[in-house]
Amino acid sequence: MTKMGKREEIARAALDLIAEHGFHGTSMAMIAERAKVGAGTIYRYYESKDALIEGLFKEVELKLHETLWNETVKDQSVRERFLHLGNSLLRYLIDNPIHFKYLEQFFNSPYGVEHRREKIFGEESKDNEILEVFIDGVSKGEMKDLPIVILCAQSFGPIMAMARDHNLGFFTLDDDLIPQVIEACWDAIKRK
Amino acid sequence: MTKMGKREEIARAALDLIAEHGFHGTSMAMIAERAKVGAGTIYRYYESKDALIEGLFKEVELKLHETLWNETVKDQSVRERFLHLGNSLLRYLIDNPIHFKYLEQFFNSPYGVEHRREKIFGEESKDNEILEVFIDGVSKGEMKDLPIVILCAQSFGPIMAMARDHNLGFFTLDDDLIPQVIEACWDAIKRK
Amino acid sequence: MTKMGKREEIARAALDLIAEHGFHGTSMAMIAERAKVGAGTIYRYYESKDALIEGLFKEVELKLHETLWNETVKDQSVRERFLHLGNSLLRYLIDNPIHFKYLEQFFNSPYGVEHRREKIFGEESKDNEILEVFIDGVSKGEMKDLPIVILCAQSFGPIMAMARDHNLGFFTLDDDLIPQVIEACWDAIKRK
Amino acid sequence: MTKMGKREEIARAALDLIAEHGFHGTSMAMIAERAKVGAGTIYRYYESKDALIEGLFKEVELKLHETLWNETVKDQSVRERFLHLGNSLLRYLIDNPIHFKYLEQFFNSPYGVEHRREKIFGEESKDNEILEVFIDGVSKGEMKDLPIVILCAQSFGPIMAMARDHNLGFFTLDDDLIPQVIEACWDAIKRK
DNA sequence: GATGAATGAGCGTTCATTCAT
DNA sequence: CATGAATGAACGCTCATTCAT
Repeated sequence: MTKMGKREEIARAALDLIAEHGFHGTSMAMIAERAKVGAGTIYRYYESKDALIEGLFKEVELKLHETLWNETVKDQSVRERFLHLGNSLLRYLIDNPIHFKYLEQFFNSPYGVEHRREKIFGEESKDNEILEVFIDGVSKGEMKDLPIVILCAQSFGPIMAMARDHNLGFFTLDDDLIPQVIEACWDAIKRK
Repeated sequence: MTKMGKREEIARAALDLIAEHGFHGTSMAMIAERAKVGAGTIYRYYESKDALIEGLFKEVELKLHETLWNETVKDQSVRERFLHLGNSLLRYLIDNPIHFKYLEQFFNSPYGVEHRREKIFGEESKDNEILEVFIDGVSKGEMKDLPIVILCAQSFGPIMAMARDHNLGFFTLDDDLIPQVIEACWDAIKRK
Repeated sequence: MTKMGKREEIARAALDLIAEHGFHGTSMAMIAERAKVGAGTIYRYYESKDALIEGLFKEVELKLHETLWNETVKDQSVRERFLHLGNSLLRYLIDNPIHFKYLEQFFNSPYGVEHRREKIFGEESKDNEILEVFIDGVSKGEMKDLPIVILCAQSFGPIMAMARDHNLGFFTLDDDLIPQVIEACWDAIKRK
Repeated sequence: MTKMGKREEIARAALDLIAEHGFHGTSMAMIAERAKVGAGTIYRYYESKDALIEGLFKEVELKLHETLWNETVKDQSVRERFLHLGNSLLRYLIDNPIHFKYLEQFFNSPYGVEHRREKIFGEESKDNEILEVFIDGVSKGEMKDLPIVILCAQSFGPIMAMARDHNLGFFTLDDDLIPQVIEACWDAIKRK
């Protein structure tokens, strides 16, 4: 068993439980018990349940970020870079169903909406490597001439939808299908 | 002010509040207050909060169903039928943001997951007019040779995503953009 | 089916339901439904749930009274009269389990306590035929020289206890046993 | 004022209130207020209202058990042992009126009925010292040849009835009367 | 720092009673 | 007379948060 600090124990326990039971189905007491800490201890590391939820998101987001970043091949064509990105993302989501469930919960809540609003309208753009692909794609005329945000929805919408349905067992995405569905995402946004 | 029965008052109040605050953020007391009825009155019309949630879904689903059905043009090509469907759906979702928010909440909850599971694995297929387009599309070789459920995710995933972002004000889908984005959905699933 | 007035329908429905579910387990709505009347109708005949409970007791008490009175043989010895009384009472309680259950509920509630208090300390003694046996028994020296109320407890206590246990199926009182157990009650109070 | 833990405060408050108002007349809020604890605190010690009711019974039963056991004289005659038992029980019930009221409520409820059913039909017989007297009494021919359960009803029925009436103030059982009424109980079940 | 007992506002739900029809 | 829809106070219970140890 890996040695962990209390903060990590709490984060892992919360992530697992929230993925399984949702935000509202997971009480602080459940988290404390699973993390084998006292109920009050959680509040040393997270100011409130809300802060915990937001903190967990940041951790998951960071991990996802690293995955996508590492696997993105910077010098290839827009198409190649998009396909890499899509494949990596979809694989990550079905290989890490707990993170996926968490992200789903998060984006489908007031927390997530606010987060995205800031991402879109705020100055900082940490997702450079993702946005860059779309900016490049549009400016080089390889993607449809639509607002970036729409192109994101067109390509990440189905990826999230498919990851969800795969995780629910509605179908199975295997090594054959994954490239095909990502190719379809590309078809949706590429200039004809 | 339109004259309404108590049931309609309750349904509207619940729909509005749930759209705004989610299932867990909406208490029966809030609904009663908004609908200007006693707390107990809700239980004359809906057996429980769960029954209310499912009942509201049925009402919204029915309304959506009628909208799509009415506008579907049965004798046209697969492509035309798909575009009609997509356009109607997207327009409905952005014209009825409360219904859309409700559907989003519903599908992102155990209720919705179970509902979809039954739709997919169950015998009955009430959504004929929708499924038929995909079945036709695949069998006539006009859509990609992928499982129907994947094709649905590929086309409805982005529609939901875009409706959400439009309603959140992240961008604005107007009469120019709507046909373009639906065309993009078609590009994702059409056989090349 | 016997033709009944609404009052009788309500009384019978309430009696059955209370015997089965207790005072607190029986709602006015249940009674109304069983009696096939509107909920408000009950209040034409009984001022409140409390009044209904007390009214039902009076009806049951009256019926029991008639049974005991009819079968009591006035001119026999104290012992004969007591045995008649005990046998009749025990038989009534096991032949009319619903009435028995109702009486049990009633006496084990604030209503019943107040009722008994009035019976004991009040002027009126409607139960003459019962009390008389004890008064006679004591004055003629055929019963132990104990307060009447104690003699009642000594003889009715076990009768109620046995009727209860018989109705619960803990044992079965048949034509053989009944005279024996009533004889035992007599043994408890008779002068040796 | 005696220093008490919260659990004891809650138990005492609940016992007092239930004795006075019955199970249904006593709300968790009333118990919390009387015990001077928060409403939620009760649930640290008792899982639910039902568990509280059963837990209190176990505590009362245990105390009663110890009292009866301690005073039972093992090597004496059946008659002596029965009289000891009856006297001890009756004295306990009138010395601890709250416990008595609680027991009465308990046995006159589904909890109590189920409890007795298990006692009677179940294998385990924890009440050895009581049952043994009756088993001995019957096998040695000193008690009437009736089912044990009936003999129990014959002797405990009047004891409960008299304790109740004493506690209600209908008469007063003093040191003179108690042995007499217990002797009367013995008369009811002894072989002539 | 770490604990977990204690809190109490708030939850979903019930039901005796009222009153417009 | 009879109805049953409407009420709202009260119920048992939960849980995010606090704080004495």
